[in-house]
Formats: sequence, structure tokens, C-alpha cells
Amino acid sequence: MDYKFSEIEKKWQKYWDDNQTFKAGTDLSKPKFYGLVEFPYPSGHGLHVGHPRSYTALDIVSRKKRMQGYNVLYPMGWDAFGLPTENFAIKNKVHPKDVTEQNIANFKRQLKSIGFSFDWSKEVNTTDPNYFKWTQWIFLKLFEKGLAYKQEMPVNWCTSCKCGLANEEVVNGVCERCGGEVVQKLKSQWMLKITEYAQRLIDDLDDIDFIEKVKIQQKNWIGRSEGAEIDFALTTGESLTVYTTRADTLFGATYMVISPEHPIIEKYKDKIENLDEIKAYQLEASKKSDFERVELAKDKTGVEIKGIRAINPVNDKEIPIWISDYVLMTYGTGAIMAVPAHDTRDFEFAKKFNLPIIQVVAGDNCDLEKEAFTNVSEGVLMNSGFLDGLQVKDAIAKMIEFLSEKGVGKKKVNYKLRDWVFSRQRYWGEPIPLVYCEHCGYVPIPESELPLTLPDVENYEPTDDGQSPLAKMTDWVNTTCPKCGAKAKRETDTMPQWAGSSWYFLRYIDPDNSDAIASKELIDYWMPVDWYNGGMEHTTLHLLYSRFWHKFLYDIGVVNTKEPYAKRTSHGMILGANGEKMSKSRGNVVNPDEIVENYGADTFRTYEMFIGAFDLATPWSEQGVKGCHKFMERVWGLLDFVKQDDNYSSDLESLMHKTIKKVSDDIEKMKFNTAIAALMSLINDFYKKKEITKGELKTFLQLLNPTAPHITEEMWEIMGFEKTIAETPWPEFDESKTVDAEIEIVVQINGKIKDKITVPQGTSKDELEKIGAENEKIKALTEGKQIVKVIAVPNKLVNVVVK
RNA sequence: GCGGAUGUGGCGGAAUUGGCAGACGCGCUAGACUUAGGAUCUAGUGAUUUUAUCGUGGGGGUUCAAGUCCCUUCAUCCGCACCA
Repeated sequence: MDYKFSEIEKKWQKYWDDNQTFKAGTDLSKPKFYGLVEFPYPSGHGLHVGHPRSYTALDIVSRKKRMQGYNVLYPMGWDAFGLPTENFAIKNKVHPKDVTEQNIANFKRQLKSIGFSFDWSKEVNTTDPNYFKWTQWIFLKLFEKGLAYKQEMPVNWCTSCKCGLANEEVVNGVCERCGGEVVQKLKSQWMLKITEYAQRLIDDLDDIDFIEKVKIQQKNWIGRSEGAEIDFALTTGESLTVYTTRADTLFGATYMVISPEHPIIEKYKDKIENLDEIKAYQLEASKKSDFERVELAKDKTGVEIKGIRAINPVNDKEIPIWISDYVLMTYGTGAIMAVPAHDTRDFEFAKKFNLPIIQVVAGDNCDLEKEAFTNVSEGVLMNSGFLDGLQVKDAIAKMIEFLSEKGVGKKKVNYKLRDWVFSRQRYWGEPIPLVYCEHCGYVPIPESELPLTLPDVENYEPTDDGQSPLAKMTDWVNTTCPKCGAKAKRETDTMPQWAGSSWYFLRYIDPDNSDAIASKELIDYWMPVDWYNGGMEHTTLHLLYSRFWHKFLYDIGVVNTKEPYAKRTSHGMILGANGEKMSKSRGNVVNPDEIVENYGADTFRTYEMFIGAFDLATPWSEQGVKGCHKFMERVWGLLDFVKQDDNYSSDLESLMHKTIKKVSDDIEKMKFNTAIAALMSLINDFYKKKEITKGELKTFLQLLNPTAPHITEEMWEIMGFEKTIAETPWPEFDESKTVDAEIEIVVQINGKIKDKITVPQGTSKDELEKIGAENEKIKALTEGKQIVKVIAVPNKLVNVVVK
């Protein structure tokens, strides 16, 4: 009988659909498992072979959990707002809604063809008004609690298109579309105070099971540092505050540097003697993003501000103030005290502009001719008056104490994390549900008016002055103030794509609820997400944003858990066959449809899991796909030599138990490749014997079912086993039968293998030492040499050390 | 630049976390079957000067024992806040 994968797969996909096999149960007394994968952005390119890597992995876990008796929720949806759809709409004069609809239909068809056990009754779509009603509702709550505010922020501004650009649309400093020059322009933007949650976002990582590198990356991104704010008096009579983590080096501060955007320039413009030069420098700096400014840090630029000087509070010395773009307005206070002897960037700057370098920390390996001395752990203070002789750590504390007493400094915790720029001047996003009234300021629209839907516009391009295309819809924009009834205007900015994805896991729980995000009872049952898998590239933005929103929802009593995700894992990228990232321009893109069509979904799923270590990047290989297809053929071929015996055959009994154990453990540890290898190895044994008992086949099919669900269902049916395989319990193993009675032990001399012996399981250390020393081969080889010692490790080896 | 990772046969990768390096798969070689083979089956397959020696990006170290731990160095990949 041929393996007709196409027929088999269609048959079972229809069966699952018709029977709603994978619909989450309503029995809330059962133990639950909520598996989550990042929902895709339905792009026009269709599904990428990278998507199914994550989806198959948690599909396997979810299918196994169902077999283990859990009530499983494994949902899928669409993160459908976004720039590419909008750009496509602009170019082709179609409504983004229509583009989105088509793309979703295509994605859904593709996902179904791979046989994922998603509960499609829970499907969500971030662009559906019934969905974004609640995105807007959350925004209003944030606004109500003072966590949304407006601030002037730099945006990428194309001087020729006259519109704001996403970072991605800026290529080598010019506009991707028209090649025009891009500068940083200040624009008033809605911001969310994620920084208010910074400490909790760090602290609560301790209580959740995220892979370590995700925790580390999040912590570094939040970037907590303990330091001090110090006020430097200015010759204008007022003062300038800096942030530093090295208050101990204050005696070595020989100049100050402020960011080009620092407000004191505007404030003291009358006193600045070289204002033209400063203005010119500011303009240059506006052409660079923060990233470029810091990246190009090796070639420092800057201008001294003439006419104002600062006074070092610790020794009352007058020092110059410079302006330079290596100081960022977005971190600390936008101003620093420069200590060239002990900070690499300050050192480079001082060398370039011949500014004085005063050493205040002594230590070994300190060569100030070459580089700054930044070693904190070894340093001892010098040239620093009352701090001399102290260790850096103690000196910092003493200095802060001194400054506090003088009233010119205090301890300060700082975070690199910046508030979340939440507005976009775009069409294809959730409208921000606020109204601007001249009398009342920004007023939220009443909850009863949610969702605030997008009006139809004629074209989707931003206005000439960079406003959202919504600004042109005067009928929509002009409204009345919900508070005082006067004429008012709607906010025309929309939300970023991140908004809808910051809470989607809650909506899956109860997607049709029109009164709340989801019913309280269901939230209490299903949350938190038990296992969330996604890409490392989402670690610092999406993952942090959604944790922030969830904490906020916890604070206002909507959810019952502090954290949304109990466990987070991550998959590696699938690269093109040439080892490079898959992209249209490189011509190395693999279309999942072709693989499913030519080899079948089961082969595709198996290969995606067998391709390599789950968390590492791996190149695609068509040959590898063929290898997995051959495995499927061999699985199918087992039907040719089934022996009517419900037990395991005696020679394979131990291996069967070991394999159940290995596959079960490996799936939990996401070592899918070795789980499959174990099944391949087992099938080789069946083929060697040209025999498999019914009992062995049953277990084998169950172990393979989560990975290759269609073929295993079909074979299960052909064999006439009870129920469908998905409804059967996961195989059990007997620990005692996984242990071999006899074990092969390696015998070494000085760590080199000389012989192998077989001993009973658990042979003691003493016995092994004896056996090792008396081994014939060893005796012969150690003849005339002195045996220094014998090391024995039970069940592993004996090592004879000789001189 | 900062942060995170990776480096093992011709290729993708295993290695119970310090204890037999190369499981499993691809490719390759030989044989069987066949009118035929880019099908299937069986066997072999790290290198070499093959009783043995060498071998996990390079260099150094710790240890009875290192792919695994430490120091150092090189290369590659991911993220860097308006791509998703």
C-alpha cells in the first residue's frame, strides 16, 4: 500500500475541523495548559518556513499535554495592523482592510494545511473593531491613571516627502522611498510611562521561568544603574545637573558635556558667544539617530560653549562646558561631568580637543598615555582630598554623603529604558480615542463610544506637515468635547502595531466577549500563559511591552497574575540553504506550500523539528526534507510486518521503555531533534527484525503522533485501534525497565581508552578499581610502570594513572 | 559601540552537563534487487604515515580525565527603541 500523504492529510484535517477536536474544553475543574506562540503579521508574502518552527514546537507540546489529560488552549490569530500593509495600500490604491483580509485568508489556508491543532474558534484579529475596542479601552485606562502623556520627541523626518519615517524606512540616512535627506525633527507624541514599571519588570523576572538569555537581555535593556545626580553651579548663577555612576571621580572632572538638544542652550542663548557655531553643530547632530551617534563614538565631535562655565562643586574650580552628540538627551539628565582619566568616551574626547586629564584613581595596569583607567574593583582614590586612599565603592558612598550635606547632590537610580513612544502618524492602526478641546485639553471619549473606528479615507499617505492621513477627514476629526460640549477635534495619531500584540493572549481566552476583555472566571482559570515560545528578536520590545501592560491590568484588577507568561522559550532562525537570512532579494526563500505539496505536512513538520537544535539558527536543506520523507515512508512501511501481539517483544522491551522516557523528556526540553532521532533509531531496529508487534506499533505511533499527526492517525485507524490516536493517553514507561542489567565500562590508562569490559549495573567503586587493575590488557600495558592511583566512576569508567 | 548568542566530519547536528567525541539524518562508497534508477534494501564512511597517533575556530591553563571549567584571541549571527 502506498503512502498517499496528500489524501491522508486532507482527510484528517477535515476530521479535526468537523469534530472540533482541538477546541479548548469548558470543564474548569480540569488541569489546564495554555500554550502560546507569537501570532504572525499576515504579510503579502505568505507564511515563511520560520513561522512553523515555533508553531510546530508548541503544537507538539500541546498535543502531548492533551494526551496527558490537560485541558489545552492553543490559539492562533493575526497581528494585522502595520506598515507594509499600509504601504501596499498606498501603492496599489486599495483599502488596507481588504489587503489584510486576503493575507489572512492565505495564512489561514497555509496553517491549516500543516495540521496545527489550533483552536480556531478562538481566532483573534487586532484590526477587528471588536478586538481593538479593548486595545483602546486599555489605552483610556492608562490615560486615566496618568500613564499616557504627550511629549516632544524626535522623529525621522524626510525633508523631501515631508513626512515622518519609521527607522526601517531610513536607509543610510536617506529616505527609502525617495532618497531625500532625513533629519531628526521634534514632534509632540503620545508616550506611555513604561519607566514607572522598570523596577517591577526587573524584580518579577525572578519568579518566572524564562530562558536565562531572555532575562539577561531584558535586564540589560532596562539598564538599571545606581549613581548620583550632582548639581554644578554655572557662571550664569543657576545650575546644571548631571547624572554619574562614578561620583568618586568628581575631583577628576575637568569639563562638562551636554547633549545638543539640551534646553540650557536655548535658555542662555544671549550669553553664548559662539551661538552660530553651536547652532550649526546642533543641525549636524539632528541628522544622526541616537544609534549612529553612539556607534560612531570613535570619532568624537563637539564644540565648546563660550560664555558660560561651570563650577566643580568639590573644589570650586571653573571648568568649560562642551556640546557633543555622544551625550544623549534620552539618558540621565542629558548632561555629564567628563572625567577623561576614567571614562573611555571622555578620554577620547579629551585627547581630540586637548582637554586636561587628571588621574584620581590609581591602580595596576593604568597607562593614561594609552587609555582611560576604568577598572572599578582594583582602584584606589588619589588626588582627591578627603577621598584619598579609599576603594572606589567606598569613595562613591562618601562623596554622595558629602554632596548631600552640601545640598548639591543625591543618590539616584537610573534606567536606560525609555518611555514608549506610542503615536504614529499613520492610517493603519488603532485610533487613539481622545478628543482635544481648547477648554478641557485632552479628553477621553466615553467608553460607550468604543470602538472608535477608522474612517474611510481616499488615500493613506500622511499629510504634508506629517500628520496622520486621518487629519484630512474633517467630518471625523471635528467633534464635540465629551466633557463640556464645545467644539473639539479628535486625536489623529494612531497606535503602534505593538499595542494590539501587548494583550492578545487575554482575548484568546474569550474572544467574543462584548462586555470585557474576557470574563473574569475564564481569565482566572487560563492565566497565566503556561508556555510562550517566540523569537529572540522580540525580547526587548514586544515581550517587555506586553509584560508592562499586563502589570498595569493587574494593578487595575483586570487580571489575577502579575506576569502574563509563566515560561518563555525561544526558537532559532531558519536560514536559507546558503546559510544567509532568507529574503526575497537573496533568492533563497523556501515556500512552505511547496514542501507540503511535494512531501506532505508530516514530513514538513518532522523536518522543521529535526533540522537542528531548536534554539539555534540553522540553514534549510531540501536533502534534509527528503531524509524526513524517507522516515515517513518507513513508518508507513511498518504496516507490512505487524505481528499479532499486544506486548513488547522481549528483546526490545527495555528499548521501548527507554524511548518513551527519552521522547517524553525531550519534548519538555524542546529537544525535538533528538526525540525524532530516538524514533528513527527505534524504527531501524524494527526493520532489522522485519517485525513489529502490535503493542510496539501502538506506542511508536503515539510517540510520533504530536510530530506527525496525520500519518499516525491513519495508521491507527487502519490497525483498528480504539478511538482516534489524539484521544488516547500518552504512553507510560516503567523506570525499572529502562535500566540495563549489564553495563559496558571503559578502562583507561592516563585517560586513554585501552579496553572495554562489561560489568553488572551498579558495580561499586572498589570493585571497579580492582577489576581495572587486574584487567589483562592493563596489566600488560602497565608492566614495569608505577601505578600512581586508580580512579573508578561507577557505571562509567576506570582510569589507571601510571608514571 | 553596547547587549545577547554561536563556532564539533564533506553537510545539518548528537554527547545523560567534567567521564567512550561524531548518536540520528544528509551526502558519499560498495553490494543486492531491477529493463532502468535521482526508487528500495544491506554494509561501510573523522583524519593519517593504521599494533598506533592526531582530532571539537586559534593560543594558553586547571584536572587522573576538557567539546564541556578558567584566561586570552579570532570569526560569524541576532537586537539596539517608528519593521514585525
